[in-house]
Formats: sequence, C-alpha cells, structure tokens
Amino acid sequence: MGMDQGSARTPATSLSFRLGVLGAMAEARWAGRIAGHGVKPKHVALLSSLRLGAADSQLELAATLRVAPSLVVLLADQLETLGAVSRERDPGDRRRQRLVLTAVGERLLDDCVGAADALDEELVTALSATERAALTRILGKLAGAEGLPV
Amino acid sequence: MGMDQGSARTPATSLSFRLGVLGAMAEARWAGRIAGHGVKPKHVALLSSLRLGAADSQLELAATLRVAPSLVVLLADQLETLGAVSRERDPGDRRRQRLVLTAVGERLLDDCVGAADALDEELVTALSATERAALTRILGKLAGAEGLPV
DNA sequence: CTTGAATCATTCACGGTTTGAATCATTCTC
DNA sequence: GAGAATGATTCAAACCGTGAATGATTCAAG
Repeated sequence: MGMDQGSARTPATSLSFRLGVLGAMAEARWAGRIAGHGVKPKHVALLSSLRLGAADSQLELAATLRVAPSLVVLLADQLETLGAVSRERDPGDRRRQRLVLTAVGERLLDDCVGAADALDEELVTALSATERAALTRILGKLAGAEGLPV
Repeated sequence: MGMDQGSARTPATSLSFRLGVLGAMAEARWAGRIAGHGVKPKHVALLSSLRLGAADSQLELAATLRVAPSLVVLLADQLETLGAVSRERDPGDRRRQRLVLTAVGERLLDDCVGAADALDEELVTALSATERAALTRILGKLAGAEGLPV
C-alpha cells in the first residue's frame, strides 16, 4: 500500500545487476589466488574450454570465450610459454592452429579450479546446503542456456 | 588404469568461475542497454548506493563500491554533468563532499534498473518460476554477506 | 592449373578503464 | 598556532581488450 513507491529503499533486486557486481567481486578474489601460477581468469577459461573439447582452433576458442581472436593469440602465447598448451598445425587445414593441453596444463587447470572451489567454500558460508546446491544447479542452467563454456 | 579421472569431462562447477563468466556477460549486455542514457554500470552502482543511503561522502562511496577514491571523483563528475547528482559540502566537515540524488538522478536510476529487470526477463527464460525466485533470494543473501550495496 | 576470394593466425597501434602518487584544502591534536 | 591526519582532486601511467592491416593457406571457378 502506501509504500514510498518502492524505489526509495529497495536495493534493486535485478539479477543482471547483482550478477555483475558479485561476479566481479568473485573473479577479483579468485584472480588474486591464481596469480601465483602466472595466469588470470581468462587463461583458465581457455584451458577449461580445451579440456571440455568445446573448441580447439583459435578462432573457435575466440567464439566460445566471446573475445577477439587477437586476444586468443595472446593468451595462447602466454600459456605456451608456461608449457600449459602446445600449438599444432591442423594437418587437414594448415591455416588452423590447434591448441592441446599438456600435462602441465592439465595440472594447472586443476590447481586453478581447486582454488575456485576453495574460494566457493568461503563465499557460500551464508547459505544452507540446499541453497548451495540450488545455486550451483541454477547457474549451470543459465550458463548452458547462454551457450557458455560453463 | 582409469585415465580420464573425472577432470577430463566435468565442466568445473565452481561458483566463483561461473559467477565471473555469467556476471561479465550480463553486465556487458546491460551496459549496452543503458549506454543510451550516458551511463555505465559503475555509475548506476553509485546512484544505487546513494539511494540506499549506504554512503554519501565520496570516500565512503569508494569503500562500498570497492574502487579507488579517484574513480569516484570521475564518476561523480560525469553524473553531475548529467544532472543526476549534486555535490554539497558537508557543513559539519567541509572537507567532505556529500553527493545527493537529484530528481533527474532518481529517474535515471529507475530507468537503468528497469533496463536490468527487462534484461532479466530474457536471461531467465530457461528457469522455472521457483528457480527464478530462489536465484534472486540467494544472490541477495550472498551480496548481503559480502557487504555489497546489493 | 591459375587466379581471385575467403579463412585463420598474427602483429600492432590505439581507446577505455582503473589505479597510485602528488597536491591542495580542511580539520584534528597537542 | 604548528604539525599530523583526512577528504577531494588531478595527473601520469598500467593494464586489458579491440579492430585494422598483414601474411599464409585453402577454396571456388573458369
């Protein structure tokens, strides 16, 4: 009823807004923890896409990660320097550069995912077990619906 | 023996990871929709903090938004140019610059939140009504736990 | 075959965002 | 009052990502 037109006190429940803020916060914290490995979230996203087989040519990678192809070159360069991926010309089409995870890359990815899981533990302390499960499931559904390399 | 020990196929269910990716995606889409108003997500976050009374001096604002004080100056400059906020020297402590929402600012904030809500509608089409409600509630809880200006 | 268009990777210069250090005004402490 | 602390502001610089230009390879068509 006589609500002072809602706007004056309600903290804007928009998902887009909250997702953006929370996502930035979580990513920043996570970035701090994996920095010691010499990688940033984008690198891990690339490694993860490789493991999932979501893409292997650099152009496909750019599409799934939603970044410019030139950025993939840079990320791949750095990961190659770390020994986490190796570039192999596609024998069938020698324009294409296929990226493959090395054993080092697998290990690196595992470490970074481990760091994310550890951070999760801290983030969700305010949530019940049911809520945690629900959140994981729902975010997975959203990512899937958006065609993101979850 | 059992080679691809789980890691080989699972899409990394880490919340931190997913929040980061989804948050960036949602924010980018939202940014595109509010760009016509001459603002970016950070501006809206500032306006929202003002409305919530979470902070009014620029230094407090920087703390709640988790950005450098110098950035608040810049954002406030731009919002002032738009007529969305006005600066008033705190009479009690004339070093402090208090930011107050103008009627234009209220309207601008409403428009931007409206745009976020509209975007939400599209994002959650894959979710059931129950899931949408749960997501809203859980994200709110998380933001609250992190002390973020939800 | 050979030519010209399309595709993939790469390089490079640039724009946008954010930060940290330096500066100035004001207030607090003694 | 003098000097340390606090808030706002400016400025140069770092960082991240993009788009345009280049080179290599493949594809299509005569």
